[in-house]
Amino acid sequence: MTEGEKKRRTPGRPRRLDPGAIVAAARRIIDEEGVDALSMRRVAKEVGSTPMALYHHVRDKDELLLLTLAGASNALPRPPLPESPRDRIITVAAHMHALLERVPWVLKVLVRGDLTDRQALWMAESIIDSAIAGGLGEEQAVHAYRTIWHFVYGDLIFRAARERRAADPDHRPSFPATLTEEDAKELPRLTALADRWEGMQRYDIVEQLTAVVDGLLSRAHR
Amino acid sequence: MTEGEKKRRTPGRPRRLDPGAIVAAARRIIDEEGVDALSMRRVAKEVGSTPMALYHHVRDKDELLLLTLAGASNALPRPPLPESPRDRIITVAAHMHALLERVPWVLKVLVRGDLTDRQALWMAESIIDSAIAGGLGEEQAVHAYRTIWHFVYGDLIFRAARERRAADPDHRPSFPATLTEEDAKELPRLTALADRWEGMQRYDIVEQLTAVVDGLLSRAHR
DNA sequence: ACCTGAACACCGTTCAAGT
DNA sequence: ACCTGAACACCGTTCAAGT
Repeated sequence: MTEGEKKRRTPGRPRRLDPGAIVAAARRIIDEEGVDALSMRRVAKEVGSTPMALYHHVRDKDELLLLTLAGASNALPRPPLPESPRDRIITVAAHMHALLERVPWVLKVLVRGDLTDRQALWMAESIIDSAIAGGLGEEQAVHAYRTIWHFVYGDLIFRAARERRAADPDHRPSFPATLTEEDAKELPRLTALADRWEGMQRYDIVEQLTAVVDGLLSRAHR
Repeated sequence: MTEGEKKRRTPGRPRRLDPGAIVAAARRIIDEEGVDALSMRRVAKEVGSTPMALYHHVRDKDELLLLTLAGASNALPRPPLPESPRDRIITVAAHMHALLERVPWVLKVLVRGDLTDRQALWMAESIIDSAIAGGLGEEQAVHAYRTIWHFVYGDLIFRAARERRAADPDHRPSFPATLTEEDAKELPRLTALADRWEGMQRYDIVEQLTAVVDGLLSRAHR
């Protein structure tokens, strides 16, 4: 327990509530019952305290969520990085995707803070560095990184939504069901694809990432 | 007022509440005060009724939101479509982006229902059709559409988040501020970019879309 | 069929007070 | 400095009853 020499604190009252315990409780609730189950009151009960005591350790609910996320970036071991810049970008992007797929509830939080957890920065570094090695300018490389990140994020959001929908027995019918006959003329492709539509929605993320990365790298000043 | 011959309804009580008025009220609230201000109670007050009366016309709050979205797809005139499949995809994707940028609050709702508003389907049709014309197989074309859509979605989410952050005076400091000296070795690129980082975050959506589309079309079996 | 009132089971957060 | 209790100002939704 030598995690940073406690700096002699005695003035004031001894702390009853451990910030670590608060975060741990929050993480447990989320893991077991989903983000929607997380409330300040619920966390307080879990740690045997009152809702308001928590506000002494975290600014608000958002900050608690952000703290809960920290460390999730280590859930998977870092993948070995290939030589070629192109493959390196694809590998890291796929890793980012795999990492976040395990904790889909962070997506809501992430949007407020970007992926700037200290443990996650190596991914941005690696992608940007590889993009430059692949021939992009600095600004282009940053834009490429953001494009990849936005795509990964969008993919994950819809992935999670699809799973939620699948779990929900009486979900609203969507697209193919709502096509009428008059639509057929205006929407021939969609009409033709209607019965195969559902099965076609899933793609291989690495395949799509590869296409995106190739497109981005094709902008290199050659 | 000949919008679909009222089908002689008399049995039961005459309706006091107009479904159209409910949706209109919801839209007004959202436009003026943001999605977060929308509540069933608030809408009820606006139309001079009780919260529970609303449940007679919409299944739940989600459905009300979805209804509010319908029609937003017509906010912008359809752009003229270029000849080349590639340019057609880019044009339509950019239109999709521009459309949704005006109503960022729909993003939350959209994830539950996909972009399947009747008025929005022509965009999917057009992109998929163009992708096939560009040489992709049917399934590839659908995947390309989804990839574009996920990217556009992710981009919009972060765009909205950045604006919210900019509006909030005391927002938490993120990435460049949190870099320490020891990070410099592990994260040389990010360190070097740190002071130019903020200014580099904005990209031209059409430029990035072009790269993505080119990447996707490069998968055509030639 | 359509609408109401009361109630259930919650929220996040502020504020004044206690130790 | 740290924690508590009560309160504020809300939520979405169910349920039983009214017209």
